[in-house]
Amino acid sequence: MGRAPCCDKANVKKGPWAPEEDAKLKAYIEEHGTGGNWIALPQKIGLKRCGKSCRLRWLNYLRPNIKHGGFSEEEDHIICSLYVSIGSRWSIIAAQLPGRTDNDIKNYWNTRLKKKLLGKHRKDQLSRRKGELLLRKGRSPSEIPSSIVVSGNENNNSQDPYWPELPVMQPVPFMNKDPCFVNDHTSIRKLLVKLGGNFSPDDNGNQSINMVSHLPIDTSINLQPSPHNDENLITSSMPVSSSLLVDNKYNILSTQEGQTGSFSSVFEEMYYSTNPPKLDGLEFLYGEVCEINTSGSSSVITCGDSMDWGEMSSLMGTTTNTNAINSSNYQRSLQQGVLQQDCAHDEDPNTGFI
DNA sequence: AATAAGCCCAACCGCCGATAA
DNA sequence: GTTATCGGCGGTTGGGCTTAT
Repeated sequence: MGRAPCCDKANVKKGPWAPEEDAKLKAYIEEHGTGGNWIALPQKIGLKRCGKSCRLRWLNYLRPNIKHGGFSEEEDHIICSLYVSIGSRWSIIAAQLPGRTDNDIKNYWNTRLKKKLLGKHRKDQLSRRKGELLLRKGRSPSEIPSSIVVSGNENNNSQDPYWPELPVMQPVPFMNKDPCFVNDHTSIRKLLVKLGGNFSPDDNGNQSINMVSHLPIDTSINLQPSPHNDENLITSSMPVSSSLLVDNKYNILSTQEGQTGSFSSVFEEMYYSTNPPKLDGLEFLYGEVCEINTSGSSSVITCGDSMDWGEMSSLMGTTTNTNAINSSNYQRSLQQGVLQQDCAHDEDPNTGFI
């Protein structure tokens, strides 16, 4: 049996909200709260709207202290950092940015941040590869146009001073098809080294990742497994108590002596030496197949399409793990950890909102 | 000035897990 | 144990706005 609709689709208004509708909804919620029932709310107010639509409108637009647009550099930084570590968990990311909604962040990422990084990356990468290939073809550096940047020693990346110490971060578990680092601790390590992390073997000889970031947020996440989910959670290789990658001791605005460069350049740079996860639209990170044909006096560079996640996974040797974590459950627990904490600190007991 | 193309973002859609009946 | 309902989430869409031609 299909799920019943939450409202009578024929009798609900869709599309942009009128100022009167906003006023009604806002006034009611501010006075009475949601009553814990979004579906019944529009009827109480006399709005011909779906309850879900009311909820969305309130959460994304009407509730107090919402910020729109004007993302700062540090917010960019936080978004990218979290995206790298947890993927498109917009609600979790939004929870770390007061006044921002998941929808806003999602839109910002999809329309601006991603393109910002993508555009710059493509330009630089093309130059970089062209220069490298010219060198491989036996050209001397002096023959290569100065506009072409040839990357330096990629191994010389042990500590990027822009990224200070990083919080204790447990290895991201294997997650089949999940846009996180998949069963590839080398990738994780490379990335986190780029980010300025360091590694130390634990008692079992496994490498744990000590990663302290400078995010100005408090997310000492306790990943205690839900009693409903623990059979699906990692029990052996994945300690359940962990902080994510953030620590409120560190302020994103703080810079250490000698730190240079913008975040975006660092963020980009870290991909050059990392086997990346699928980063929704950042497939370029997998690299492009470029070839230079030097026939006669002209050189032609052709670039193939980026690899997709499946291709990348196979190349990375990703295999099905019998102890595979149910990624959904793991991430949900992660999310719950964040939200529980947030709620404990900030939730309005009447509305349930921060 | 007119049109096309691209961008941005509010809102919708459908799925999922939790929970009440 | 099953089904219905709800809240919440991420992905997608469509229309208005801006920029380029």
